Amino acid sequence: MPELPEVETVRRGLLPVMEHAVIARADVRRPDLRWPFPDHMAARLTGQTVTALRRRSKYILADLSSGETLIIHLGMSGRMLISGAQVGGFHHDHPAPEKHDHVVLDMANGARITFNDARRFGAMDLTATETVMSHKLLANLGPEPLGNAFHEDYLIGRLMGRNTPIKSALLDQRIVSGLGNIYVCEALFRARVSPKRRAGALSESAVRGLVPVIRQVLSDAIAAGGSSLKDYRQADGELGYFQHSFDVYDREAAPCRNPACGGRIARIVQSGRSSFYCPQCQR
DNA sequence: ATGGGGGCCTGCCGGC
DNA sequence: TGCCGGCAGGCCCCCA
Repeated sequence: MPELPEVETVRRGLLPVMEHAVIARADVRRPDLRWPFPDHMAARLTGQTVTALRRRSKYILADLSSGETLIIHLGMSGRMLISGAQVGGFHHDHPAPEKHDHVVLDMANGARITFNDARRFGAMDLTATETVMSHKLLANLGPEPLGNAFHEDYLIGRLMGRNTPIKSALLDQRIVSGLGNIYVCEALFRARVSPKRRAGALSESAVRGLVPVIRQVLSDAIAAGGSSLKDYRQADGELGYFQHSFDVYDREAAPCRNPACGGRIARIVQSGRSSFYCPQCQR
């Protein structure tokens, strides 16, 4: 499910068919995802030019010529599919709508963008571009982990005095926005920090070590997504789902990838979520 | 303020 | 083959 790197990869995949393109027709096939769609969403999208396609945390933001921004969240199972565009030298026709195809955007350039979301934890809303960052869904997000505002002293300050496990703290989108369960597990493994450690009890140097590791984990995943993008688009037009290889995530009982270790990956549950880690390496 | 838990949905997988 | 419980990478909301 999409965390920051997957959302960024979806955004990059949408750019060639969506940015600076005109929405000729919007088909809203059900009244809601996680929440009701905004009033008259189809009409407010129809005829608009997408002037920019941005990302904030796990949200994709499509700025429209009307002065509104379409906020898109993929939730757990949201996917974007592109059809009907010149993709990788092949022309794809529009497939028949499938189950859970909830919103279909037909672009004037011939591309069709389909939002499919089985679990419907995703969301869409429309709001004024000028105040989009104050939108309820975006207002309380912490800094982008790949941006300048996320740095060692910032994280030290935010973790200070916190009794919650570091795993939970890094999942807290108000502290840093864009990480999900997978990349928190991966970052803690690379930093050799146990997910059970209390956030406020980490040494300053441990927190300092976390920052570049988080950046690297996300950068690596974005790079992997980018390299798989071309193949996926050629295959079936689906964006955002790639098989990354993880060091710890979903590797319970498998050998630790640290060659000097010899331990096995463990799974524990923290606030209802699985944490995967190496009890030997991560302290 | 902080930390923890419930709930939203559907699909899939493993066990019987 | 079918049924059932458990689980899933997110996030809001409520409670103590």
